[in-house]
Amino acid sequence: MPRDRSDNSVSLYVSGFKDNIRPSDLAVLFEPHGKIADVYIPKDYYTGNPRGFAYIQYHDDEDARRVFESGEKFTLDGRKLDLQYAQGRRKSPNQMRGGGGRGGDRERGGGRRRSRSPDRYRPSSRRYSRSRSPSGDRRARRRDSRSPVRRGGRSRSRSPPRRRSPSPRRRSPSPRRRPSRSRSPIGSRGRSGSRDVRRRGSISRSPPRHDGGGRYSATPERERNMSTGEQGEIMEQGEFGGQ
DNA sequence: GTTGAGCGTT
Repeated sequence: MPRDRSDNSVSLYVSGFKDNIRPSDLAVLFEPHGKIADVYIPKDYYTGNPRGFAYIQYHDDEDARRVFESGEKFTLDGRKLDLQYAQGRRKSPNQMRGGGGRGGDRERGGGRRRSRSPDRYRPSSRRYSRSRSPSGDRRARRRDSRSPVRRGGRSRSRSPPRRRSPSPRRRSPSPRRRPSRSRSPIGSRGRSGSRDVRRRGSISRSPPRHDGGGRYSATPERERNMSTGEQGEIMEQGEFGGQ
């Protein structure tokens, strides 16, 4: 949401690192220089392969400028990182779909924007507050109160290729009552969707793993675990059943 | 607090 044209959001474009690098590594490198607001490593939406560059977003633009003007060369994994200013602003998925980016030629056609990112990294509040309904009138809410976009059911065409785990874990013998997520759009479409929806020629590539993209959130308490050599996963896949 | 599919290498 471009609130202002004077977007001073000075992001640092970093490239030159290996593909197996992590945003946390970059964050560690740039953190001492200033407060890191966010570190993002774009990956292919469909293939999920890292594209080889990253964006360092400082909390203050001055920090970014200082780092850049300082001319310091950062080295990660024995490779020089090419520091640079971010040229354009963030590219929204819509932009790419419309052919705004280089990935625009991927697919074309009307796409619907998702309200929420399914793979968005949740810092800590992983559980959703269910007490939203004042006095248990959650059942009183009819589905007709839903957004009218539900018509057609073709909107999932633009949905990211999310794939379930290759090995479906068997159902637990003692199914603990899990917090039913009201009605998730996923479950709804899986049941109500046509069966021949799976067109095998279209999606052949490996779906992205939705590990949160390549985003690093400043959580100093968690990164201390990565010092033991074992690659500390800052983000834990805290899906309910993993599914 | 914003999105995450933001410039890729001779």
